[in-house]
Amino acid sequence: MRLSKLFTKTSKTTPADETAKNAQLLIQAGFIHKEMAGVYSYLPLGLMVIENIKAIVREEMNGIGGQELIMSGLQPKELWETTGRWSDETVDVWFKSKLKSGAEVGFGWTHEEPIVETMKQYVDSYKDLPANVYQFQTKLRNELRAKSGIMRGREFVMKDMYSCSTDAQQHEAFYQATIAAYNRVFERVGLGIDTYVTFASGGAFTQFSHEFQTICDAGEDIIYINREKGIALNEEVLNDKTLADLGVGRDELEKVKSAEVGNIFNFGTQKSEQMDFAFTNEQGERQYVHLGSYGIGITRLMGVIAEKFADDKGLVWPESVAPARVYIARLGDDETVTAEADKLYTLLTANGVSVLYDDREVRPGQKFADADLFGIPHRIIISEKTVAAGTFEYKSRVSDTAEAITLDDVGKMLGLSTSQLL
RNA sequence: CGGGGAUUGGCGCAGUUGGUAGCGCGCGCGGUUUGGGACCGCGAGGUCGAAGGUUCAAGUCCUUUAUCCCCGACCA
Repeated sequence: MRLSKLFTKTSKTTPADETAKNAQLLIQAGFIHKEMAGVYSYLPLGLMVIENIKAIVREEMNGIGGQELIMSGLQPKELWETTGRWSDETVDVWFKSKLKSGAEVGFGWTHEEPIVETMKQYVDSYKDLPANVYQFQTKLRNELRAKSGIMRGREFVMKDMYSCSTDAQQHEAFYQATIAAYNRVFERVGLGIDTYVTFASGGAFTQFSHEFQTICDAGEDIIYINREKGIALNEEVLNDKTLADLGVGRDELEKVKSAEVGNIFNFGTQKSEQMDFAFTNEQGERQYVHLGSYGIGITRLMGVIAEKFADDKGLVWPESVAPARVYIARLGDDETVTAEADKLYTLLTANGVSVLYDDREVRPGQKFADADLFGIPHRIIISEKTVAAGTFEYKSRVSDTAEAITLDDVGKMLGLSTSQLL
């Protein structure tokens, strides 16, 4: 993308009505736009990050047999009454409205009931199971208080997956596969080392549920971790019995602030029974489906990544989710320089490398400052000096020093073959 | 929902004891510049979140209200 064509602009100042680092930087860099408290729009650069995260999650979900769909945003009242969750006393985050006819509808804050209703129509036999579906959906929750920028909003993008299994064993296999897939997701977005599968209270069916917690000062959770053993537990299950079960002593645990980036649980057959979601087994008997629910907060994940890696100059994106892998800045408007910069931009783009090309008629200092603020991993400068030397000037976002490199070096760095550079 | 703070051009801010608004950035035009957010000149842009009140006079005082931020509570 050519920056001269991008409608968003960066700002020299951070917005006064945000204190969360993620929101300050994302707004300053033009990645997001605040509509109201807890509600943000995603502008081109921000959307690219979202889409990159989604692509990784999608790959991993497909890899364990997830099938993607998109559920509706509007949900009928009657559906939620079958499980007793329409009431505002039971669920206090509902946004509700009415159709012209007077029928009441809710805006989806989760899709558990609707997905069961949908799956009921297609699952009749044990031969139809397991069936695992997921979606990327904007959830609407009327939170009493939004906070922490995009980390806790009233409107946010979530990947939610639901598993339908014949029995506890089939369910458990998928549950474990999901834990592994989630670990790969967090590894790939750069948070692997600081993200822990965390034991949390499990409800009626299992001793524990599992949260995926990323160590983050801006998070709103407190967890207890043991880095060596890779064990983490939520405050709510921190008791002698749990500690004994997990084989870890209380004095071996470190208390840290964290952000919940994922959460998975086992519903057993409770919801299936409430909603009469059943199949016929091999013996011709009717049985209730075992359900599981698995979420990853996509926009929260983006916020956590922004928070964790940012430095005093701005955002710092891991290459896997950055809006572009390479930032090319041309200095000055010399014809040869422009031609060389255009050439590199075209070459990289043609080979599938995402590039933010700063072809604006602004001074060098502004280009450097914006490159840092945007947080693009690789910065390549093309100027009269570099053209004369037949090299490019390269600097990593996380490095303080620049170096002269050749086109071959650029190719190697980006994983391009020699033939691709011709 | 309880407590605290805030609201003044697009953004960030200043406005002393009430006397009818100012700075920086940004923006437009002209010129000089061009390797870490350049400089000079000219110019456009607000009636001070909203409503009501006190006063000869309100951005400054009073009341109500809306919105935003923070702490807490809440978060299947």
